[in-house]
This record gives sequence, structure tokens and C-alpha cells, in this order.
Amino acid sequence: MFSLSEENYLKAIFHLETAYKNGVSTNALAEEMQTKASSVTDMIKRLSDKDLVNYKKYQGVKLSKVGRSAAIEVIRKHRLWEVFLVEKLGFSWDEVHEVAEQLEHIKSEKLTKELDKFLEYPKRDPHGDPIPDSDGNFSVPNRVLLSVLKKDEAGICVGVKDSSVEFLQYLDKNKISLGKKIEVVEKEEFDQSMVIVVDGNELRISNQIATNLFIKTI
Amino acid sequence: MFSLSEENYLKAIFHLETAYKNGVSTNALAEEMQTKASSVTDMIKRLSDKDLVNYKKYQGVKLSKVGRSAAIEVIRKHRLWEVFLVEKLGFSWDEVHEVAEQLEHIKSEKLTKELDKFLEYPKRDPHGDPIPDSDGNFSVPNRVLLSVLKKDEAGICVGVKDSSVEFLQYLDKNKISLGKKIEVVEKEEFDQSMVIVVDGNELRISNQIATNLFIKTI
DNA sequence: TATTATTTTTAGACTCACCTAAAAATTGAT
DNA sequence: ATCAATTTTTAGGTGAGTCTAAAAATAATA
Repeated sequence: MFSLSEENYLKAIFHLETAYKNGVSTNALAEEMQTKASSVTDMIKRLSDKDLVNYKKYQGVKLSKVGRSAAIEVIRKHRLWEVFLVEKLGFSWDEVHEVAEQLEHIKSEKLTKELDKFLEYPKRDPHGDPIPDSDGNFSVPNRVLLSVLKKDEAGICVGVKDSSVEFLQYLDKNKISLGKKIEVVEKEEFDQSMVIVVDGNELRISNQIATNLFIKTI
Repeated sequence: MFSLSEENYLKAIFHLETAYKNGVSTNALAEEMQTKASSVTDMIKRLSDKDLVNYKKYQGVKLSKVGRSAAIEVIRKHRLWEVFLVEKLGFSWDEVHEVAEQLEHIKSEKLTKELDKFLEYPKRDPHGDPIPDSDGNFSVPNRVLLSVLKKDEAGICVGVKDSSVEFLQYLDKNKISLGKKIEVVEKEEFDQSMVIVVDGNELRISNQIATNLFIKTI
């Protein structure tokens, strides 16, 4: 059984591993965990003693088999609870993160299993992120960032990269939600901004927006 | 905001206050919390510093206004989650306690409010215990212990005093559940044991069983 | 009431997870 | 390749919550 803090570190390392293939740096982890580098070194040592990560001084950390599956289990629970909050309790997609951060640490195999069943085995959370199954397998989505689309290409919005309240509320304000068709009708080469059409309405978006929206091409 | 440990102490004091009207003793609290008396004294001091309890050395503790309402809020969440687990996820009544012990500490007013609504504002948990409303008011039940009934009296089973797995499984095994009619057809004055009829079946039960079943008389 | 038994509190120590400040290792630039 | 800048680790300390052992207060009994 892992402590709340350990679980949060494992989850953070998991998320950072895609960007840090050769080991997650202490500073990156400190930034992600909103703590100091020295505290991170402390915790990494504890995780290493428990064989949850592989760690060599000054070389960054990688998750071990056990560490990875623990991280995925936490992510599974987080995303299942997010679905519950939106589908059953009427939360909006920008309200769920904080509560799911707490619920993801509840320890009960039966609870996770029954919740999954109750929600009818969802494949994605409210932000379009894939939910791993009980064996830790993701049914990985074939999705790309909106920013890679060229003029006159189109796709279906299937997820967000940034799940911050600000970004999600921007999307709500502009009537962009999962499942919506997005067409690129103009693209400015200079700053990569684009004009898109959603629900028949034209909207100019910056590259920063476009690099945070996942699209399934059609 | 209170820590997990503080919330558990407040809850324990609340439960013990019915038996210890003049202040909950350190030892009783230590027994309830499965810890040592010295740890209890430590925590009581902290709770007292935060004005959650009234404490004078060697005189036991009582909850303050604030402490009591914090305790009731935790109990409210505990019991709502128990309803959720049984009604929505198919848990049996002897499986819910452990998980509810964790879920009761999730901090989100919206979550509690929406869960209450989702469950259609239940008045009792799966063991028949009353669920306080959002203002902390219990709609107190008019219930008595089965042990007070005399020969040829009868009532409806509405709750259990002991919620241990062992007792709840004993009840399941003997087909006693909330809502069942129980008739006392014999009562032994020597040891207070009785023969009851449930669903047409006769069953001899000890006084220990009878003092752990709540009955609404008819 | 005096003495024993019990309960409660204090004193000192431990672990976890964090901190600051300083030292050591690595990386980058000239 | 050397020196400076950056990153990472070490050393030592803090608070929450626990522990054991011993001291102090209260309760029970002869």
C-alpha cells in the first residue's frame, strides 16, 4: 500500500516520462509537484528503496514495472471518478479535477471495479483522456493536435491537452466540446493562428489554443 | 479545514459522548481510536488549541459547537457514501464501512450536495442510522432495542447498534434485514434470551443479539 | 485516611514529508 | 579545457501524529 504522497509522485513521474524519455529530472518533478528539489530527492530515495522507481544520482528517475502499474491504477481511478462526477452528479468538465485528485486515492479494489461497471466501462474521461482497464492497458487513441491540420482539413474534437479551468471555460464560452466537428478554413503561416468553423460559426484561434486540442481526423 | 486524523477524533468523540455525558475519557477514546492514551492526550491538546473541543486536564473532553458540527458533517458524508455503495454499486451492508471510512474525508461541498441529491435525499443509511441533513439536523427515529420487547409484542426491524461484519453476516444468515417484522413469541427471564418469529420462521436469539437490533413498535 | 490501583499526562524519541542553506556534481560557454 | 552557471544532493531542522517509559493525578479499597 502506498501513501497519498507516494501515489502523487508516481503519477507525476508517469506524466512527465513522455517528455523526459531518459529519466525525469528532479527540477521537473519539483515543478510538477509544486515543491522543492530537495524534497523531491528525499522522496525519490524512498520510492527507490521500495523499488517503485529506478534512480541513479544526478541521472533522473524512471518508473519500475511496479511503480508504473501503481501510477496507472491511480490514473484509472482519477478518470473513472471524473466520469462519475460529470455523468451522474452533473459536474462540468472544469470542476472535476480537484475532487478527482482526492477520490483517486481511495483504496478498494471492489469500489473501482463496481464503479467501472456502474459507469458502463467508459473508455474516456470528460476531457477525452483514455481510461486504462483493470489490467492497466490503454486503448490508445489515434488523435492529433488541431495545430497539425492544414487549411481546408477537418476533424472531430476528441480531447484536450490542457485541462486547466481557464482553458476549459474558454472552450465552453466558444461552444467547443468533445464530438464537435472542427474545420480549418484559414491558416496564418506567420503565427500559426487559424480560423475554424464549429457549428457553422467562424472563430479565430491562436496556435496556443490549437496545440491544446486533440482531433480525430475524418 | 481539518486533517484526516482530527476528523476521526471528532467523530469518535461524538459517538462516545452519548455514553460519556460528563466528558469522554482519554482511555475510552484511545480504545475507540485503537491507539495509546498518550497519543490521545497529544491530539486532544491540538483539538483544544483549535477550539474544537473543551478540555480540562484529567476531566475528559467534550465537543465544542464547531467541533460537533464538523463531526456531524463527517458522519453525514460517511452515511451518504454507504447508501451510494449499497444502492448504486451493489455492496452488501457488511462491506461498506471500511470504504466509507475513506470516502467520508473527501472535501467538496458540491460533491456532498450532489451526492445527496443523486441518492434522492436518503434519511437513513443501510444500517438504519439516520443521515443528518446539510444543516446537521437528524430526523431522530423513534426506535427501541428489541431487548425491551416483552413476550407477544412485535415490531419492525429498523436498525442495528453493532455494525460489525460478524453481526451483520449473522443477521444475513438468519434472514433478518431492515423492514422485517419481528415477533417475540417466548422470553426467558433467566438470561433474557428470546424466541422470535421472522418470515414465519422461529429463531432463538441471545440477549446480546436483542440488544443490538433496533425496532419500531407497531 | 492511608495506601494501592488505575487513569492520565509528560518527556523524549521515531517516521513521513516537507523546508532552508550549503556543498557537490553536471552542464554550458568562452 | 577551464571557469561559471545550473542542477542536484546533502546536512540539519520542523511539525504532525505516533510510540514507550516514567511521573503525576485521581479513584478505589482496606
